[in-house]
Amino acid sequence: MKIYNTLTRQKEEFVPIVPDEAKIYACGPTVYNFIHIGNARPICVFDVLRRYLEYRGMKVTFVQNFTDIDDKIIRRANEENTDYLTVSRRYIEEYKTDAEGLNVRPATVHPLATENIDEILNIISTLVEKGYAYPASNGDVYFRTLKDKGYGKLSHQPLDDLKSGARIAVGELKEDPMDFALWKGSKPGEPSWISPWGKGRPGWHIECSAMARRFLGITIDIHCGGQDLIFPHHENEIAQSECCNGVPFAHYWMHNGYINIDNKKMSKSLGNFFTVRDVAEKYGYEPIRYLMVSAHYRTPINYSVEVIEQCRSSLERLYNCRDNLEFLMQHSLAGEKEGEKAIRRRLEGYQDKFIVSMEDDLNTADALSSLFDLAKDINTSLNAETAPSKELCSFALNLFNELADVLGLLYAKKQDSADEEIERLIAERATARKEKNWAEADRIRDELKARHVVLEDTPQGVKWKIVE
RNA sequence: GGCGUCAUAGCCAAGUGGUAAGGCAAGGGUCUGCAAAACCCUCAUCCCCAGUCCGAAUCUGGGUGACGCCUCCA
Repeated sequence: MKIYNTLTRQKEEFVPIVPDEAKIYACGPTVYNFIHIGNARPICVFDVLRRYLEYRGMKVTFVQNFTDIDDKIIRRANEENTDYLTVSRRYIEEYKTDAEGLNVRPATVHPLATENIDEILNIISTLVEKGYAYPASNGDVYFRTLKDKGYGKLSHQPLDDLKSGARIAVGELKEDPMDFALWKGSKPGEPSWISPWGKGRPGWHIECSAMARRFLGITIDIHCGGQDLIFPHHENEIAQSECCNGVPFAHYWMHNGYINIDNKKMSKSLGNFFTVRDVAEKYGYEPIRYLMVSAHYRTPINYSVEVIEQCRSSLERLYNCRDNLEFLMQHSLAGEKEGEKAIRRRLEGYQDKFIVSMEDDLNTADALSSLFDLAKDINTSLNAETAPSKELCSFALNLFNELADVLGLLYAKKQDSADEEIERLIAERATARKEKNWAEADRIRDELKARHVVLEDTPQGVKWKIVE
């Protein structure tokens, strides 16, 4: 598989450290609020990465942290007159609700910054010993950026330009403006932990270095996150980890593009963001997931109501295909027929094409088109007229589900049975139809529709489904 | 200022040298008692200009426009 590596700015063949195993670290959310749809993108996209690698037979260890101590969490807690723990634990739960709604599988490990203070302190200590970090008199410990010769290699920024943007904030005691905090000395009223440099709390960047090392080792295969994390967060992670461990931190760096609103970056500071929860309540979760895989992960996506509605309509086509196929299979006969082998081979061709797309830096948009091509072929060659065997139906259904599952789509629970009232109405309508009492039949159909039950008359009988 | 991204039909979106995938929407048709679903048909020459090439949406140069990072942010 080829992966675009931010480090080298080109697509590279993915070669894992251990054959058939992938160690992946993804920067998770800071849990001080509901996640917005911008947050949903890396979550969905890198879930697809994981699913695809596993689909190809790799053993994937996927670590995604929760930043559960940070300025914004503390501020939020103060606003609500509560503590950071209450805030962070609440939004971790809300995150899980949204992640499940988006069909994102839980990571192998979801470590918390506050539960890895020891590892954080270990790394800081090593950095101080090696001269890459220094404690200041205010209790802060800073990373000595100028000592790291590789600094800037991920963001590809000339050091001089980084310097010009760097600032020393009020209260900081840095040797150089580019230095950044590994440890923040305790301030009154803030949560703190004991360290060799006095009470304090970890800086933002160090936690990822610590959790990556603890759960994945000193060198990992893939590190991923949003493009806006390239600098300073990921640049700083590299500096910390590599200066501490003396080996490359991550072989591949993957960064997803933004979700824009009206062609503007959606951000907390601009306040133009939609939470996943808000969108899901109106349109459901799955159109959001569809939106994320409908474009290549590195291109920007412009969110709008029109687009999310289109996503929903597109999903309907896929669901219809599967529903029709399942219905057909229930009414099919066992015994593979002449010529069905050729159909199998043709259907497998879509799978091949799907894989080729995914191999090319996770081209989900192109892969998705193969799924639609497969749907079209199934609709055309497996239907009431062609009366395929149960075996062929089953084969096609499995293939279809398999590919959809790599993208994490088509996960809505199916309504398995209608209640008695609905069954009765359907039977009554059948009688009316037999008597050619169309007015009555249509009346019942309308009544059911009002109850969100949509009927289809097929050669094998009445098919129904529940709609929103 | 430094670094970088993008510009393909009404909308979304693939395609990185060989003559424009896929989806949504729209129009016409088949099927249906009528529907629904499905199927068939119709629907772009790829922001502009110049260049390289037998051949360019794809490469080069120059424009125009939109956006991002350099500061908390997926």
